[in-house]
Amino acid sequence: MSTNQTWTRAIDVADAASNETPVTFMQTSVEDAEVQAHTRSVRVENSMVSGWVPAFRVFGVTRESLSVCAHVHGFLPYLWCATPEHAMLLASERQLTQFTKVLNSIVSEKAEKAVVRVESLARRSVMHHSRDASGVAHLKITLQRASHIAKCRRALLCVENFKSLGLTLPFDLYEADVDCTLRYMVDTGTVGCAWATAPAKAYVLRTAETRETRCAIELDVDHTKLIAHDASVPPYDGIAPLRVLSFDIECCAKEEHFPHPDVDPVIQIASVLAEVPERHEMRRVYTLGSCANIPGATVVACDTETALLRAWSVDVIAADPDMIVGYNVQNFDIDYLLKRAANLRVDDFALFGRVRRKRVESKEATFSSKAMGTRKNMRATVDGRIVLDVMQIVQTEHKLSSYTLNHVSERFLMERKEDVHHSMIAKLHRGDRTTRQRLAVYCLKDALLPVRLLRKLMIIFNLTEMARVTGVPLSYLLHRGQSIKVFSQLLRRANVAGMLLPTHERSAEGEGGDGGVAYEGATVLDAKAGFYEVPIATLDFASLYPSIMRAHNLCYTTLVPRGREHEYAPDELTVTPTGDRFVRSHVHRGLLPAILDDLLTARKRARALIKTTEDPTMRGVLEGRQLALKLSANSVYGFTGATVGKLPCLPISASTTAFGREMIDETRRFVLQEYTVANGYSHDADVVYGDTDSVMVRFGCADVTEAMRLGALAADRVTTLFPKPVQLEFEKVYHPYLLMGKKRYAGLMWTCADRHDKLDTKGIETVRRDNCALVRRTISEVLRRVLLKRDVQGSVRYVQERVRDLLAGRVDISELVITKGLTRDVSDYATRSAHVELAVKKRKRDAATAPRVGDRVPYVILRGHKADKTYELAEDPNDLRAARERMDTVEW
DNA sequence: GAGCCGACCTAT
DNA sequence: TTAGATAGGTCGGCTC
Repeated sequence: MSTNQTWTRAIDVADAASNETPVTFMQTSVEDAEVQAHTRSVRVENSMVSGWVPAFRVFGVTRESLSVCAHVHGFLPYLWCATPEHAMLLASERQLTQFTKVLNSIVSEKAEKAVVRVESLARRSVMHHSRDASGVAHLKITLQRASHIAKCRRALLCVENFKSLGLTLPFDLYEADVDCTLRYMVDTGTVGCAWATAPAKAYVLRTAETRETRCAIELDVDHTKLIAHDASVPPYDGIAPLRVLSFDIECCAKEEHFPHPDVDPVIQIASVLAEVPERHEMRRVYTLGSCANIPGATVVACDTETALLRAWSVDVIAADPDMIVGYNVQNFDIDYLLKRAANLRVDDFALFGRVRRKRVESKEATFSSKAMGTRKNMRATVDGRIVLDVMQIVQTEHKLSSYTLNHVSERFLMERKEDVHHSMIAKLHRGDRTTRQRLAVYCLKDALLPVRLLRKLMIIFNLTEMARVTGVPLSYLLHRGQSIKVFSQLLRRANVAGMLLPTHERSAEGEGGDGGVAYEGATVLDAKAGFYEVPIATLDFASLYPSIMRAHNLCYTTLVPRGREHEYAPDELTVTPTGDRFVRSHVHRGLLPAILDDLLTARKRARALIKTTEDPTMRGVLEGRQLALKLSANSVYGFTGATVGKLPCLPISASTTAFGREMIDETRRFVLQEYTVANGYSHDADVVYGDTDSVMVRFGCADVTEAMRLGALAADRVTTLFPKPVQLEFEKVYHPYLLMGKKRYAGLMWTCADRHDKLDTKGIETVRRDNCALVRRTISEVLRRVLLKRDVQGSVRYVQERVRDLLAGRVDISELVITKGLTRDVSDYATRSAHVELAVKKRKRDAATAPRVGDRVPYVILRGHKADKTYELAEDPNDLRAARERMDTVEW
């Protein structure tokens, strides 16, 4: 049904000259910007002196796949503050005016008037329970520009500034750390990737003379007029037809060197223009020098590199993609093209964004979190288009031992790249039109694979639904962490209820500084290690932490500060195992439990809907949604425990884990006490292991069916011991079960008694990325022989054989490659280790190809002398050729 | 060689 | 300016 099966995107709009019809589009990005004001169309509050006004550019796509840019006007940034002394401050209008004047003088520069207004409004903080639901006076300070927020924030924190008003205590700040884009979205009730409508007559279309972007439809609209649609129900729960341009470049480097943009030319670029969710694709390849035809692709042969770069850029503009994708495009391709174009003075090259006069830029950005480690990346800003690097998505979503396109394609698509070795590129380029064709086919394949991955991994559905569920713009999902998503949901919920989020001031030397443990986590039951030949039933609490928070109403808004408990009757409070107190639901239902209720009921609804949905696109959307809902629910607990986050609240997180510890203990106790010979069962049950939310029970019976029956009954009985919505579920049986120790086991998994599902392995070498393939495969085969074939002797023989192979040099190098993550800058390591030493060596050889922070470093250990340290013997298997004979086959 | 600790990665 | 949590196994380097 696509209307755009041509390379050039449609820009002709029937009603282009008027605003008689509403414009409805799915928003893909929201950017704060300065736009040219057209006084006839825009009512600008406190109208600025110049013709440029702050606004939001909302980019999107219509159902007909037309691109849209809405310049949304009139929304002003703000923050809140309050002070213990504010009663005095607010006593009179006069004092408020004076306060405004003082603040303005600090925040404003030159002739501008930064503080637009200060209002005193009744609000309450989300922190701690309060009987007074209506709140007390807080000051809402509205500012002219987003850049004023930080200045204003600093000004308010300095008491000196307000001495003349008689103030002696600093202000408490609220929502001073909310990004202006998120602020706009929250206040206008719009979520990421939502549909929006500019109603007829409520907007002004830009004309050829006033256009700032290359979108098919460009309009100005006031923020109060643009309608935000609910993305969770029809007809605005679908996905617009997006244009995705995937590309890959080839460079011609001096032999055996990594290409450098100062000297090495770009010789080919391949573009694949795909329509998503449709399956239609168009292919173009740009070559330096002639190139033989390629079936199914358009070949654009260029005489010079300048012409090549220009042709590609012009075609991107014509295609007008909503997304630019590729594999490692952020760190390599885009940056390389920009540098190359700058060196060659192809001035118009960088103008392939949607905003006409703005150039595409690439800057370094670092991201670090405990979960992901540190990562340094280049990041390109292409105004109005989303840059989506499939490599980065795969890195955050999947734990793999290698993230090369080859490896990832094989893993997910069962498809390999066209194999052209690096050293061949220059030769093929310098050959003739046929060899260049061979190279072009290779290049095209590398542009096509990211599109295939995008589809296979349902990346667009998943991102779209995550943006909708959590309310953040799509770009946040690509460049920011987990906590912004919870923060967005909390902010929305709080504001609707007339509550404010305190701005968390992080202390310079905070408690629990990095590395330290701030609070106690889950219980891991001692493992009764052994090989179990009778079925082991696994009972799991469903969504344990979300359930606990809902069951006990744990929230910022329900927490009773120490010393204030006497204000409550005993039946109004829950005292948690950590001694913290929270009011019960009947006093006030917390925001976090309410968010969790909604997420989990919405997930049930989405899952039910999948079953009745035929349309594959809508199924994809729903799958993405149920996944987003589940992930969101699970990250709420982590948000409250994130001591370096936006709003940590350890009483909540510590109470949650403490309840969890009690529950796993109580479950264990119940099973041991109830399932006994004395109570009429055939055996005394035993709990052989358990971790956080699960217990592994040996009921003693030899039969899988019987273990399942007992497991299901036991789960139901245990469930009755706990408040709703806590639920213990019987999930599976392991038979047989090999328990090595805590967090290390393997077993044949049965979810129905007819046949086993699979061999499930946890924590053992086979599932760890820091072992070489030989170790993983050998142990994997041992587990298969022991658990599946029940052949212990055979597995011993197998291991002996593999050892003999190794000693005899019959094991391929590829099986001996170890990979480890480079988790920090090489200078920050306290001890020496193989992968770090190798990273240092490689940097000395060629900085461009050396591993960077966040990369995985593959290495093998070479044969050495007794005195050699192992870590000094690491070598990159790719650099090995000459050193192959020296490899120490024993060292693995 | 014992024992401690840093580093990595995984379980939940 | 930015960052979900803690528990815990294994390995190798380092110190004595």
